[in-house]
Amino acid sequence: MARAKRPDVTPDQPVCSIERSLALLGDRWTLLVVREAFAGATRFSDFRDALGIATDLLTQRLGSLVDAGVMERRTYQEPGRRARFDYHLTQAGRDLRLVLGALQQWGDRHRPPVGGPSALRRSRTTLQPLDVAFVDGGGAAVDIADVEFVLNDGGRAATRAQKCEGLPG
Amino acid sequence: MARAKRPDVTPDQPVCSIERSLALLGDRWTLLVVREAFAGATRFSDFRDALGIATDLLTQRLGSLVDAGVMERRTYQEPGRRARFDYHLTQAGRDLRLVLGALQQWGDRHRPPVGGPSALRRSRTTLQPLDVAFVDGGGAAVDIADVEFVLNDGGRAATRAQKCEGLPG
DNA sequence: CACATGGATTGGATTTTCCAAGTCATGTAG
DNA sequence: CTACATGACTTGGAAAATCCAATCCATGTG
Repeated sequence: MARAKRPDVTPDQPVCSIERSLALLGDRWTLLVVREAFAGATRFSDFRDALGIATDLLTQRLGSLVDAGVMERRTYQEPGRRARFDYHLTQAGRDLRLVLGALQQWGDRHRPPVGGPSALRRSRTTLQPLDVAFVDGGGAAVDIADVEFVLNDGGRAATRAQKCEGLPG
Repeated sequence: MARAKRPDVTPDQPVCSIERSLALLGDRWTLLVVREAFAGATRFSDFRDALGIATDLLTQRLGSLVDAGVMERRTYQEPGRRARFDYHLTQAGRDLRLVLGALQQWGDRHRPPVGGPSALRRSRTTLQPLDVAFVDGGGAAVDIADVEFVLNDGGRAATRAQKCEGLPG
């Protein structure tokens, strides 16, 4: 009865989507790099200066984000300068807004800063403040306590996949 | 012009809610421990066996989750057994469903598994499949491209807080 | 009293992160 | 043409986190 392997060493992809996401995003820096990209950072030095991340790690993190299709590396050239690279979010990267939004909302509610939420999410067009929530097919929010996670494959999945299931809380 | 401090060593709390959340959740194991809790794990051995995590780390992660108010440690006693502890999600922990849901949805869409999504989110009462989305005050979903992050304090915040802002993508 | 059990704790090897210094190709200045 | 500046990395070694196996510890039962 061998124990389950740890997520980052599993030879084949983990079955659980949460694990696959965390294999890329679940460390101290990667989501902060993405956040900086949302805030407008594109160049190596933008990320380095904003985050204070070690440059070897930044090279590695940007590389893994590019490999994963979350960012893309483009060549740019300012007049009188040699060609350089900068980094831009792809659609996959832009979709991480939801993950960052969920983390931000959770932090605001459950790890409150000294002076109330320092930032909020809002609609560009209506300027209404926005929350992150579960929504049904019609785009209407549902109560979080009414949400459950279930398997999608009629029970075919290996025991490992069961780990995505259930919500007794 | 000193560099910004790195998040986990910053003496006072980071201004950004995303950073505060990641300071607790942004490692390889913590969110997987929370996922197991959603899947019904309560005892030390449940988490250890499901995740294959080293026991010293599990002790530490459960402890930091309890300290942060995400889980609570309860005493239980089976008949003819001595008293033991188990771990249950608090409301703060249950609210992490949104973060896990966002990660799962992103993984399903952008790091697709071999055979389609292995799990989905649905309503307990209507059984409709659910998405994670941004919603306005009336509980209606808004297009993710229409979302921007803004400061909430009239520009009073330190430069560091600017890092939560902006959404050029 | 010997032993089993769940829940940790400990010691040491391995891996990751941190930090400062160095490299490398291309620019401009003299 | 040589000297130097610049941005974007590499590299080397120290510090910290992680992994793993073995051990501990209190309280059950036989």
